[in-house]
Amino acid sequence: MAERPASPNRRTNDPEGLRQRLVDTAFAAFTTRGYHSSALHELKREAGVTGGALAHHFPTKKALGLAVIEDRVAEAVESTWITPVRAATTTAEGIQEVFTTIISELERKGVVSGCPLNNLALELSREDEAFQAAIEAIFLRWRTAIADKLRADLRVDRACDFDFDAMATLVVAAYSGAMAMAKATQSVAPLKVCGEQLTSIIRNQTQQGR
Amino acid sequence: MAERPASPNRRTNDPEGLRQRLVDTAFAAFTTRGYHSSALHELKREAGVTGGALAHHFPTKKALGLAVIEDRVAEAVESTWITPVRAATTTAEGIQEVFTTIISELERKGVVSGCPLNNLALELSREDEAFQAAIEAIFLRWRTAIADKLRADLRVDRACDFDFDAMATLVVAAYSGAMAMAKATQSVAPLKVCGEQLTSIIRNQTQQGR
DNA sequence: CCACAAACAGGACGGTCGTCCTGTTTTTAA
DNA sequence: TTAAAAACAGGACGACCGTCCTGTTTGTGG
Repeated sequence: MAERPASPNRRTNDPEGLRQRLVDTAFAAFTTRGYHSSALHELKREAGVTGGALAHHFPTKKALGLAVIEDRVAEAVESTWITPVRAATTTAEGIQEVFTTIISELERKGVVSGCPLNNLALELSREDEAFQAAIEAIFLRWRTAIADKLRADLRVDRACDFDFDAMATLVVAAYSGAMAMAKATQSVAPLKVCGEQLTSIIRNQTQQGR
Repeated sequence: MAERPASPNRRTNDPEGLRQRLVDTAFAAFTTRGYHSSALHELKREAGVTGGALAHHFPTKKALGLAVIEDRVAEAVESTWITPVRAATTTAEGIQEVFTTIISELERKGVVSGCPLNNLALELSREDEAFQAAIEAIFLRWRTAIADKLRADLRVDRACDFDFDAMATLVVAAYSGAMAMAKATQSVAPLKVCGEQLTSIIRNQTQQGR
């Protein structure tokens, strides 16, 4: 007989859900504590996952990190930056909205952990080619989306000698750097300042082109 | 009677020199490979220092990291940014000069390791309060120096509503972010673009204030 | 010349981390 | 129904790393 050995703890295989839970936990840990400072045994505990399950889905830590970048970090940039900017009526308004949203979010949380993409870019891009390629692709999509929006702003009227790609690069750089300073000083002040400066500059230059 | 045991390797005590050699090696390692990715046994080998000597000068790795930040990183910001900007005739020219210097230096080396301050800021500022305080102080000096130079630019003529501190923050943020992108893409293009954009913006705005 | 502290040598020790291995359970395919 | 693969449990193993400890040598003040 041996009717289900006392049926102590029934197990339900849920490969997709477990994988998602793992990547979610790893994303939170990697973007706040950092990749190297996050031990796998901590992730296992936080996600409620055993070593066997982890090894089954991600044979190595690098595989988990790559999944975090390609699945979560890319999505984070998409939802917090690209989508709002595309939806805004003008680039300047979109950027302003992104900054205010992020700032209020940070003030609510009380701590500044930094930009997920930037954090992992500085820690991992020089460590492995796969990491670098994944991160570079996200930066490219980010810049391209802003440049396209800037182009759309002015094409309504006429063409001018405004350098869309250069301005998009400056926006991404200023945001990343401002977030880095915000993390270093644990204050949203750099973000507020840079957000206002950027929108003011874009408004000036697009006005000028009319 | 035991005349100097074969005098195999004469030892010369040089506390200051050994300390400098250690901090130099650690600075190079921490700013290129990262703090956590640099093992002490590697630093010992690279600096030609034994464990006892290391422990004597720096009882813990954190103490070594703090010395690197306070001694070398602060000096690097001073020599590559603050001094050239102060010496330039105008802020825009100073910034342009800093960017071109750094870009040609990177092209000569062939690899982009990132801004030392920014690298350590993102990795360590949230890990220890001493790290954060030291890094924050450097950021403050950096921003203040640029803001002072901007003030000096315009005080030659008359006062205006130009926000010096905000522009200085934007400059530091844009540079840090551009260097982060340069590191992620292993290309100096973001630095070139942001350098040109920044100087162009500053020239426009200071011209406007006249 | 002589104590005494500073400067350094060299290695041991405990803890941690990533990986892998063996076994068990669940699901799928035939 | 049954064989096989996928999904998971749980822990062992080896490597690595930061710290500390005991000894030896060099400099210094009296």
